[in-house]
Amino acid sequence: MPELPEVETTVKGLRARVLKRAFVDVWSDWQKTIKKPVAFEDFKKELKNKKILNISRRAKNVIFDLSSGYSLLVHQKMTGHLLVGTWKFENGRWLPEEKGPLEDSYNLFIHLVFFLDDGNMMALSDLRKFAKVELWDSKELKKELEKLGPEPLEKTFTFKKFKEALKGKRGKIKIVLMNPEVVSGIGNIYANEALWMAKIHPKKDVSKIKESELRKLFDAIKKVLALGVELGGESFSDYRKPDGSKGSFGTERKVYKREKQPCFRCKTIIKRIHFNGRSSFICETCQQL
DNA sequence: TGCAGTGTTGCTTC
DNA sequence: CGAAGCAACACTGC
Repeated sequence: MPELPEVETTVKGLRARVLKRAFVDVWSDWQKTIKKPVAFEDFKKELKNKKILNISRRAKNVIFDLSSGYSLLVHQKMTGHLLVGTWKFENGRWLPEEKGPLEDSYNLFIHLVFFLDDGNMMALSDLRKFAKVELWDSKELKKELEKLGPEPLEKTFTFKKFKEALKGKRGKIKIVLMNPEVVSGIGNIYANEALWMAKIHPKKDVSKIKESELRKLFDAIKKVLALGVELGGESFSDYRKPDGSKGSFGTERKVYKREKQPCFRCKTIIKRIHFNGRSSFICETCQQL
């Protein structure tokens, strides 16, 4: 799914619905999603009757701390999203029991279902099946997550911290920004948006960016991610909130997926370029190399 | 029909 | 050895 704002939106929605609940059972028709422990029966056994004590986000990971001292980690990757509701299994797939946003076609790729002790279900819908689920010893997971870059929306993420994160990094700024070991949570949408906002070309070499531009980029990252969280993320594709509804960041998107449309600042036609295996969207007037 | 795709890792190549 | 490029994962929608 998704990037920091989408994962944060998911976590908020889950807190309201599944915090303090316990797992009753687990179902899956694509057990490859569960990487740890590999054996599905072991995974099931470890979860059964365990209560969800806390739900948090670190980078693009959703983390459920359980009463057993273990933590369930869900990384939704490209198309995964967690939903809460009730479904019935019919003709080989899960159909929502109620009318409403859960009926959205993107919500029907359910390959993993957690049954909860209040009768609700938490489901992982994942069209491309790239998502991963892992069960960790909570302390070990904490240690593992320290390898990731700083959280850009934390108060402790200062301009100084940002510069430290970039220190010694070489190459194109967009690739560096999207590296999870440099800064957490920035993916293709928000990297494009932040670079446009700061008027920096995505291919600009990190070493060639001036202090003043870096400052603008820092501000832009904070601003665009905070706005994304406020608006519940971006749902132009398959990302949905846990209730199945769409986020509304789309109304604020300035460059991503706006190829051939005019720049909101200067009317230059937005161009799509390709590198690092991804699309970048730029205004060649505002963002120069 | 063919290709792009909100992510990450790991292999290959230079 | 480091950096850059690319495939892999898997499948739908445009």
